[in-house]
Amino acid sequence: MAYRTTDKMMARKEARRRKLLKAAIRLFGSKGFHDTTVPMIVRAANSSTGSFYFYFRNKEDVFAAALQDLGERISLAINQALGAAGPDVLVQMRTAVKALVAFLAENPEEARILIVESSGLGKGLEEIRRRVIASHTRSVEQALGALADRLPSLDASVAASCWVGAIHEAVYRWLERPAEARVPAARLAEAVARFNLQGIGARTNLGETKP
Amino acid sequence: MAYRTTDKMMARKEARRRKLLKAAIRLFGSKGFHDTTVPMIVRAANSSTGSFYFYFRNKEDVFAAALQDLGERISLAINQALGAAGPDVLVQMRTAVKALVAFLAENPEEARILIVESSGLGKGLEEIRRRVIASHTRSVEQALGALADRLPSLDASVAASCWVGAIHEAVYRWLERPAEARVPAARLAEAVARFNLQGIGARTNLGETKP
Amino acid sequence: MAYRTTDKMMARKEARRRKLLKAAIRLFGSKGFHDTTVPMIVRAANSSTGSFYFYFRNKEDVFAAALQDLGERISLAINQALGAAGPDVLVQMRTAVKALVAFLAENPEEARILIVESSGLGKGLEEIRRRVIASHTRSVEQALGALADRLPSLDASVAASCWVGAIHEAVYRWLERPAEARVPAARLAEAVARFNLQGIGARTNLGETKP
Amino acid sequence: MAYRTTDKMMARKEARRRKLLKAAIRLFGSKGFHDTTVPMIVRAANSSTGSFYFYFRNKEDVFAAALQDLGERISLAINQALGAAGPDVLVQMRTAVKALVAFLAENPEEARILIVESSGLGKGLEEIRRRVIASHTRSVEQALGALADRLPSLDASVAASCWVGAIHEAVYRWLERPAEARVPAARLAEAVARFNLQGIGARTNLGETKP
DNA sequence: GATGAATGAGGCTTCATTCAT
DNA sequence: CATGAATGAAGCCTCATTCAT
Repeated sequence: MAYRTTDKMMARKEARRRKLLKAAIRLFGSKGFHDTTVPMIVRAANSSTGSFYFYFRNKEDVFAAALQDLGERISLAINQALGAAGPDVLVQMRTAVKALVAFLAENPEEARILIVESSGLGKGLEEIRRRVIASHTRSVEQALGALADRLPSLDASVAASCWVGAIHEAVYRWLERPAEARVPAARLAEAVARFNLQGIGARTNLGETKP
Repeated sequence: MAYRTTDKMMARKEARRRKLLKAAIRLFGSKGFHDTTVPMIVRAANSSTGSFYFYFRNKEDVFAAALQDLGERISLAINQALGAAGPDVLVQMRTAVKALVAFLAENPEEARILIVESSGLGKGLEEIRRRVIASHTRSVEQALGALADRLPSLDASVAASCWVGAIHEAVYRWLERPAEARVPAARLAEAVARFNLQGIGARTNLGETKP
Repeated sequence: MAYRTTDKMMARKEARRRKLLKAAIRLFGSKGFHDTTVPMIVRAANSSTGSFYFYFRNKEDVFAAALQDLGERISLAINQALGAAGPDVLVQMRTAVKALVAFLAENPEEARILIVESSGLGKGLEEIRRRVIASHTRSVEQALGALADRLPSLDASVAASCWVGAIHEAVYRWLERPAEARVPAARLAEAVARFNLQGIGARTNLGETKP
Repeated sequence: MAYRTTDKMMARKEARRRKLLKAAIRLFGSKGFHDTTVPMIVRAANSSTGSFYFYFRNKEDVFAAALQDLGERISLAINQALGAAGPDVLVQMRTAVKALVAFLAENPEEARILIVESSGLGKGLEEIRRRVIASHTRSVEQALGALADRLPSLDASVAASCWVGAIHEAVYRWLERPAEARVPAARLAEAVARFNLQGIGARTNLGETKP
């Protein structure tokens, strides 16, 4: 029965979808949501309008998918890093920051999507973006909770916001300058991590990896 | 000679311009740049398309003007606060943060423009937004320079980014929740200021106003 | 104040609107609603897409306007004819039929819109079409009521439907054949009127104009 | 020899075709031609696009087939009724009307297709629809011819149009109201039959079935 | 024969901007 | 200077139809 749904067909389908998604991410990342048109995405993916709407409900939908995809990859990256971080919460937080900064530095388009583009795109998208960031923010809040006794009291939710905002803005600025004018990503990560850890009141050396 | 350019005429002209600008700010702030149309602005200002294009080169131009205006008002607010802050740099920085947070909390539309809307609007606008924020960021960088000896070494420009990012994100989150669910703006400001000051390595009580 | 809204401007505006409407009617009448595109209308009216959407909310809206316009003109035509018809209800009904048939025969495009095109266009339009036809149907029903004693009993609302359906179908068929193959409109009207009057049970000569 | 075209295969083929056709009829009848998409039909028939285009040349083609099918069933229904109607032409005509009304009342989707949907679908379809209706109309015309001596003179082709139009419109209106607000179909049929018979000049009781 | 992914023409509509009055 | 009608480029999306598997 040659007309049965084969694995190969499913694979092809998924491949096409990913091709479109990738193209969309690249474009959203470089030109932003509004300045990216469906025809552009389609052309970049070497596909067709019809296919696009076969795989995605509409333009917002690809954006959501991009965000989703991004969220998963970030989670993965952070969790992998945390795997080798040991039990100390502060060390974990520092590790998480560095992993996130590293990820964003290595994926500038995705970074742009997460940091600048997904703001102001209507309830639906904002919701998703929130969830993506939340996975990180929440762990910050939890960590802060766990540290309550070791740290000076502070408003945990505000601190979590500051924490995330600091990361985003620092990375954003860093990405904005020409590649050759950037300090190494690791140094950026280090600086941000220190700012944040100090921000929540940890003594500087806390959470720092021993020399 | 009625056809002479009188002061009254100039004043009226300026008044009309401001009316359009105000309407634009309100709309940009609540619906965002892309979802605000020129007809909307014109209607809200009780004016006409023709007038709009007489006073502004195009839609981006009003946005730039809005940003400009916003920058001036923020500068004013901060400087006024600094006027009574004394010579201590840390105290000044804390004062500036609180003034900025207070301003944004009191002007949510403007806040939204500065924080979320002006990102991703093309080189031109980004440039202006940068200048607006820069006035604050730069002073942070300078202050950091001035503090070099009193504080642990740190990457000043990264720290400045974190500083600004923390403020923006914290205010943004704060504005997003329903008015009745917000902590008092003063408390928000206090928390953010502490995070930032600690972030740059100042001992918590540094820059804190004595009881 | 040259910029005040003058009568001339209003007139121009109305003229442009009518030009678009006329073009739309012509096209709807000849190609039907679905096969008429907005660009077609615009081209036929020597106008522009923008203008079209300045004067009409959307494509359905022009159709509604066309129907509206049509309704008014039909009412006018029938009422004018009735003005000279005297008090006899049967004579009036016969007169009305003839006026309606005459109108449709003279305005084939409008006829087509009323008879074939406006069916199946969604609740909104159907509602309007109903109102247009209703003005005629209702008067038939009323007349039938008034004649209750002079005529054999019959289901008035069904009869009214038949009455209208007979007119429409007869005119439709008549319009479908090439102009040179048509019997004179007056004869058509006469035949339809007779069918309908007899249909409701009036003796043939009732309502007939004396020779 | 399994690869021979067996009867079973043919039957299966025909079955699949009918399944598609049935689904199409249901959809055309409820949503109309333009608002019914091929994917819809395919889904409703639990089939596939490919199959659809194997069995039908295109969308118009199914519609034509639907009309065809409808025509046959109507003919069948009418002829069955006529079988028991005796030799009197008037009785036959009354019987035919009642059978047609009954059929349409019992098959609302088909009715809608015949009455409203098939108008304005381009020469091709109109032609077919005409043929479907014609089988009925022609018999009316013929009957009218046969009655020439028993009835007052009248324009036979116009009368035939009126006859059909009256039926369609009456049924259409009847179908439009909610099921619980309808008079019994038999009563509707009776009223329409009377209107039509009277319309062609038959004395009311002519063609009426004796009590 | 069956399947459903792929295609792309073309429809509707929005909106920044211009220009005649 | 004010007004608002006019313009048209361009975006998003649908859907009939084809074709590789």
